[in-house]
Amino acid sequence: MFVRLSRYFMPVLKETPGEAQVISHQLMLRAAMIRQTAAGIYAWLPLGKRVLANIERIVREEQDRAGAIEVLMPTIQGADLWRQSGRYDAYGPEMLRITDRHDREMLFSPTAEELFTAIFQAGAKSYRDLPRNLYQIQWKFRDEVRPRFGVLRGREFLMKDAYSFDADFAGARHSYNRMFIAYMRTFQRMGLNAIPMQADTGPIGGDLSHEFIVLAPTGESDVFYHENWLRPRDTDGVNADDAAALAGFIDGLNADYAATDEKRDLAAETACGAALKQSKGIEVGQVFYFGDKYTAPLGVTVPGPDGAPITPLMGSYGIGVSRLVGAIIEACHDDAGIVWPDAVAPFRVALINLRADDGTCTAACEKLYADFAAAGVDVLYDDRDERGGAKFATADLIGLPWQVIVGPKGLAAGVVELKRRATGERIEVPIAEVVSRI
RNA sequence: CGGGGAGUGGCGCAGUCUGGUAGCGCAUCUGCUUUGGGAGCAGAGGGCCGCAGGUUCGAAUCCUGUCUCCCCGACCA
Repeated sequence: MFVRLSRYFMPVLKETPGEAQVISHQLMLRAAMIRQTAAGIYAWLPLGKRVLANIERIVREEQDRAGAIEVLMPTIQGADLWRQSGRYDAYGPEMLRITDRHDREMLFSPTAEELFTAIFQAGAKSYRDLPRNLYQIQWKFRDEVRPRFGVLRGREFLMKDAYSFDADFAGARHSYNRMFIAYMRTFQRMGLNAIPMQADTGPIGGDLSHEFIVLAPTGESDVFYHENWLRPRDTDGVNADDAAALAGFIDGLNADYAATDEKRDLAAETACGAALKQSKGIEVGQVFYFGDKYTAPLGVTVPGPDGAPITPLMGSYGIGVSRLVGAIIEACHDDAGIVWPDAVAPFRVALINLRADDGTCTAACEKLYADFAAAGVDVLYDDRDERGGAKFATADLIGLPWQVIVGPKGLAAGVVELKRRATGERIEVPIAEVVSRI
């Protein structure tokens, strides 16, 4: 996408609003990514929307690659299904309940096990329809008592939720492992080192679960892990279709201790010795196995090969898509602003015209702008009539990976300046080479 | 939900104790000068002080109620 800042909608803030405490929240407000409309509820402005879309895209590609199938469920659901599973009462005031004009009880979905299970039941005719994994990327609502930290803990949030259905435990375990490796790849592509940790299963229930945790001082969870986790893991060579190989790989990963405080294992920590690390972390994903917790009460069965009914065994797999925006900023920023990883940046290049009133500068910028567009490089062209300092500050704040700086001094020598946001490194490059350098 | 804090131009704040008709910085608009890291000068616009009652000659300020937001804790993707 190619945008001129003078025609865009990007109301950045010079000062930090008092409502924001953590750095990602402050930067998202200042960089014009979001605006709060109520406690824990945010409007997404153009820049934030683009980052959200990039994260969504990566999540979707890795889900598809893992064999999951995308659907879209409604946000508003009837109460009946939730009564059958017993969760209508169990979920408590966190569930936002709504009554329609006919006094029917409705709710804004906080998660979707019931609906996915019911939809699967209606469509699955036999054991040949197993295994399947269905997912969606959809807004959820949980009426948190105390929303905080911006999108890290909002009430309305965008989540990828997947649900696997298998005929037996071995199959369910493989489905779980496929999501596990997909999550490793997903977070790596976003520039994050998310550590899978033994986790509590929480109100969803079940007996096998990992949380994927990004280390950050502002995280809400206390986490404990072997220092081996500090280096990223290579997942490229893993064949996710080979159940035994995949299980072996994941067992190898999990041989290094990592647990949230609810699941601490003091014996394992002692074994780590000096390699044991403790810090705070942000949960960006969680995978669960929970067997027939929903299929049994909802009466879901399919005929097996011998005609006898099989009750599918399920797992569910969440990724906090909107939370990831905040988590990435927590992990990727400096004093001047956000430092986007390439894969999620809202634009790849900030094209900075230092003298919008100078015909030579503007002509050179227009040429570069067109060249970037032709090359398919997302560029945000700062064509405003502002001084250089203001443009540099804005570009650093919004954190695009590259800045192309066009000024009269450089143009006189036939060069522009190329700055890498992450390192601050700046080099002079002949105008004709700029596009190919990026 | 327990405890604490705060609502005053778009943003950040002062004024509230000791009532007298609203101010500062930034931002915005106009003009001139400037132009490689958030420019300078001059001028201008913009606020029924969260809302509703009450006390008073007079309320941002005092009283009552109410809504909202933030922080700590408990709780959560």
